Amino acid sequence: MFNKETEYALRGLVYISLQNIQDKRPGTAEVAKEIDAPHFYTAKILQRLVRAGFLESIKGKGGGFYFDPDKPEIPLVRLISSIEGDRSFSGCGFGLKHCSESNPCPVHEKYAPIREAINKMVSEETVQSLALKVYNKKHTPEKIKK
Amino acid sequence: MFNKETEYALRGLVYISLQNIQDKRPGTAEVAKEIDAPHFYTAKILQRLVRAGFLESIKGKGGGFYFDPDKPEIPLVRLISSIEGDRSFSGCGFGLKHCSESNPCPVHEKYAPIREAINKMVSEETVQSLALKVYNKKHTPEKIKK
DNA sequence: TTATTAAAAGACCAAATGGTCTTTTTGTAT
DNA sequence: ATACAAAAAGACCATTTGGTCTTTTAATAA
Repeated sequence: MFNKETEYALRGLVYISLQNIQDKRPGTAEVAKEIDAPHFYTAKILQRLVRAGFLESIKGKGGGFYFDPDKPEIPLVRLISSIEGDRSFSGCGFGLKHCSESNPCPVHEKYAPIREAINKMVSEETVQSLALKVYNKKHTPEKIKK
Repeated sequence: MFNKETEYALRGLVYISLQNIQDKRPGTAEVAKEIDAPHFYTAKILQRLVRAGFLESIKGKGGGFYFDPDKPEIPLVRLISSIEGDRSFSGCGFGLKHCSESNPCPVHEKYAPIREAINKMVSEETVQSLALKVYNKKHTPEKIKK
C-alpha cells in the first residue's frame, strides 16, 4: 500500500512512541531490529523525520529518539503525506482521464466512499494513538480481553 | 494509488474496449494520445498485455488492438495483479510487524472493511464493464441523464 | 510482388526508490 | 579533560520503475 520508506517511518515512530510511554528512548539499532528494517536505512529515515520536526533526538551516551510531549500528536495523514505526497489520498483512485467530481470516470462513484473511509482513518489515527493501542493490548490481562 | 504502468494499462484497455464497441481497432499512437500517456511506453505496455493474453493485436495496414469476444471479461483485479502483484489487495494496509487476523495490528480492524470494499470493487468491475459505462454515458441524451 | 503500414522485440537511458557505509559532530558519563 | 557512545551528514551503490528509440517482423492493400 505504501512505499518502504513510509512503512518503516510509520512502524518506527509507533515503536518509539511505545517505548516513550515506558520512559525509554530507543536508538537506531534497536528500532531497526524491532521493526524488522535495515539498520542504516532506518537511521537515515529517522534523521529525516527529526529534521522534519516530527521527532526529537539526543546524541551521545544514553541518547536516542523521543517525542516532544508538548507537540501535538501526529496524524498518520501528516506523516504519510510528508513522505510520499498525497497521491494515496487525493485524485481519482483509478486515474482515468479527465476524472473529477463534475465529470466522474466510471469507477468514481464506487471509489469515492472508499477513499473517504481511508481519509477519515488516517486523519483520526495518530502515531501516538496507535502506540497506545499496542500498549493497552500488551498490558491487558488475558481474562479481560474481549 | 497504482503505479504508472498499471494506470496506463487500465486506461488503455478501457479505451480499446470502448473503440471495439464501435467496431474500431485503435493502434498504439491513437491509444497513447487518447489516454494521455507516452507513445512508446504505451506501445510497450500493450505488447506485454498481448503476450500475457489479455488482448489481441493485428499487424500491418489496418492493424491495431482488440479484445477477443470469446474470452471472458477481464476483472480489474486480474489486470492489476498481473502487473504489480497483489500487494494492493492483500496483507495489512499499514504493514505493521507480525500483523495477521489472529494477531492484528492496531489499524487492522479499521482497515479490514476498507480493503474488503476495494477487493469487491476490483473483482466485480471489468475492463469491459467500465468501457460500457463510458459508452452509455456518452450516448445518453442530456435530458435523460439523472 | 512490392510498398507501405503497424505491431514486436529489444537495446538503451533516466529518475526514483531502497539501501550501505564511512566520517563527523555532539552529547554524556567518568 | 577525556573516552566513549550515539546521532548527523553525506558519499556511494543497487534495484526498480518509467521512458525512448531503432530495428525487425508480419500483414495488407495496391
